[in-house]
Amino acid sequence: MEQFQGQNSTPPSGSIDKSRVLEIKPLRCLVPIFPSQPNSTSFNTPQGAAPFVCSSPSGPFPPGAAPFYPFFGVPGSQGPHGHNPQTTPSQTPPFRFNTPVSDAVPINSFRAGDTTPSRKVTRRNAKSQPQDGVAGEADTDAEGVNTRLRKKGSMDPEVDNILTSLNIITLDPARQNDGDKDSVEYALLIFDLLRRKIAQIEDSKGSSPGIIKRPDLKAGTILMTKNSRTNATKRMGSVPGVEIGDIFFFRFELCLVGLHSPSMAGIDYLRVNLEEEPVAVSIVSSGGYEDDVEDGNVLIYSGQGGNLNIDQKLERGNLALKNSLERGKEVRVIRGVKDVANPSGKVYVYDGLYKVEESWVEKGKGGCNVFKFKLIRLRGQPEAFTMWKLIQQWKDAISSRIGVILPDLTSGAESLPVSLVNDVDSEKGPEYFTYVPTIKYSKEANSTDFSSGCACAGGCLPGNQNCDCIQKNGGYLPYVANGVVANAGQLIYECGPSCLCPPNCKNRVSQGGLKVRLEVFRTKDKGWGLRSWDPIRGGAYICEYAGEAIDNSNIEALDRDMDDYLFDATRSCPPILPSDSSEDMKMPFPLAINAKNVGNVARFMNHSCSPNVIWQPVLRTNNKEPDLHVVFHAIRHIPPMTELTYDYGMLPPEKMGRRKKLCLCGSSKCRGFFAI
DNA sequence: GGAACTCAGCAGTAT
DNA sequence: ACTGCTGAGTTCCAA
Repeated sequence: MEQFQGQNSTPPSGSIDKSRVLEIKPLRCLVPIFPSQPNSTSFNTPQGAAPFVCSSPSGPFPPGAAPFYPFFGVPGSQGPHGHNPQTTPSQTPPFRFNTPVSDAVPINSFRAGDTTPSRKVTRRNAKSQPQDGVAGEADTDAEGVNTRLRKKGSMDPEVDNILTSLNIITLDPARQNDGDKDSVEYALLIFDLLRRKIAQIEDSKGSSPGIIKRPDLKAGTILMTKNSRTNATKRMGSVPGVEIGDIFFFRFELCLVGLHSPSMAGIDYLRVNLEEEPVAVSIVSSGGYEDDVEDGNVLIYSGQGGNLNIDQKLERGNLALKNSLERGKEVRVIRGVKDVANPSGKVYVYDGLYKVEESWVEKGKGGCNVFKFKLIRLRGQPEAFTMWKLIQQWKDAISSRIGVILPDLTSGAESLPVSLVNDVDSEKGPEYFTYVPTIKYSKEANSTDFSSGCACAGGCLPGNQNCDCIQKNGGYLPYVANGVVANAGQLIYECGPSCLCPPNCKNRVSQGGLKVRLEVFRTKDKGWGLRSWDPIRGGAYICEYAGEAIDNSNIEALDRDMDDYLFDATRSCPPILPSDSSEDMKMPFPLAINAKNVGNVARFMNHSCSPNVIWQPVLRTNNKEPDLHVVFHAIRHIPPMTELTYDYGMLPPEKMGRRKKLCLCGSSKCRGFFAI
């Protein structure tokens, strides 16, 4: 399938992808300067006479030189709609590049049903060709029937068991059609839990070459048939319960929360009534952002359909976007950006509402017509995509981050730096402590796990039932792709020093150090807190709780100063799913960690009654010493710069006593206090 | 190590 | 019936 991927972009002001632009317009050109500003000297040559100036097509432009179509607007009289709201007469470029008029074609002349051969015909022709064959079509039909049958249930007993254990709720019809924060959170949570469990089962069946597993599609289909979706009524404008800046890792997630319905197509549209043609409601731009110097409030979007050899047509999504332009309707924009943690994957950022400002037609790589739409972000919306660009600048040069106290408070102890930032008050930093990346056992704990470990020399493979470590985890590898934990809140048996598998074994996720770029920052009212510059997948490993392991029985005797930095693993916290009735987490031996004097980033994570992080115990196979760790995983996808919080939990009433603290989390589900 | 290629996949729309 | 800015796996190529 030949798409026009990557052609949508924020118009760059620095570099530009030459291969994509050269055939449309010269990349750099000599723009004559007219003496519009007699005193202007900045672009003069040493000799004083500067008949020409070198300028990138996207600027910046010296005084008197003009940006040129198509990068900054269709020349007024050539525009499809006769006027350009952004270009008033006084702003009209004083000079227009001598563009062949034929390039600025009125978009209406591309209406479907014109002279160009229809794609439908083309496809039928292709089907009738020998290589596709009649037998192939019959197989497809049979497969199609199977697919429809499969929709009735998962057709996999193990997946059915999961469905039972997850106790998926079919949302009431009102919330299926019009959601809220809770229904959106629920739909996303249940999708990801189901997806991860299906992935775990599929992985355990081993891989057969050529067969591509799509746990995302399986989970999505199940939830669609069970009506565990929300905002199913298509609408224009914002979607209840979905906030600007929310992130997604699968297209199906956009569908389940009503942000963007099609599972693949980039343009979603809606026919308000039968008399009117449809208008666009949302678009997904999967362009990536190589040339990101621009402010991020502009998007040049390529239309759908067509390919290297076939013109795009003004129908479906393309027509809807043109209608949105003409009627001044707002369009939701979801931007796809490369996932730093998984370069082959994408993160989708909901970037709020835009308006289509203009449209035109360009020749694509193969010389065929491609529609282009310029969208401008509505003002007054919270930052989203622009924040991502800002963070990239911080990564390139930490000095550009305002309020940095220390570029790396770990002094190199972690694989990634952790910056210390205060842009709120004059506090110079937290009390002194020694940074260690992992837990320190000072004396023998009552470890009961002295097994010798697995013998998987090439790394533990999901499906290998002879692997001791997989057996300890109930026959499954506890992690799925991207180091995401399959089950939240259970004891994980990781490979350890006694195992023969290499350090990159898939069952050593918590041993690879930090994977996301973290920042300790000054909160407004809770002292110091922790957040990430990178997006975090639901279930992804964040960090462990480092500090000095202490005997749980001595906790009550500890100095009260320790309280703020104490992790007591006997605390219980509510399950992620309200419907989850599984028993309390099993700890191999009692454990508490004191991070007052010695610790890592985890000591800065605050409590919340609506947390986005959960802890779980990890026992590494080690026949010499206790090797129990407390690690943190994301409960759901966490956008950059969102404070990371976990539920400190509760103690039995008789133990709460002095270890009860007033809660400041501000969540609607706040219990009022928590245990320390 | 990453870009290019390959292919099964499914919801929604149009017919 | 038909479409598409998927997503994961494989292959290939430039270092």
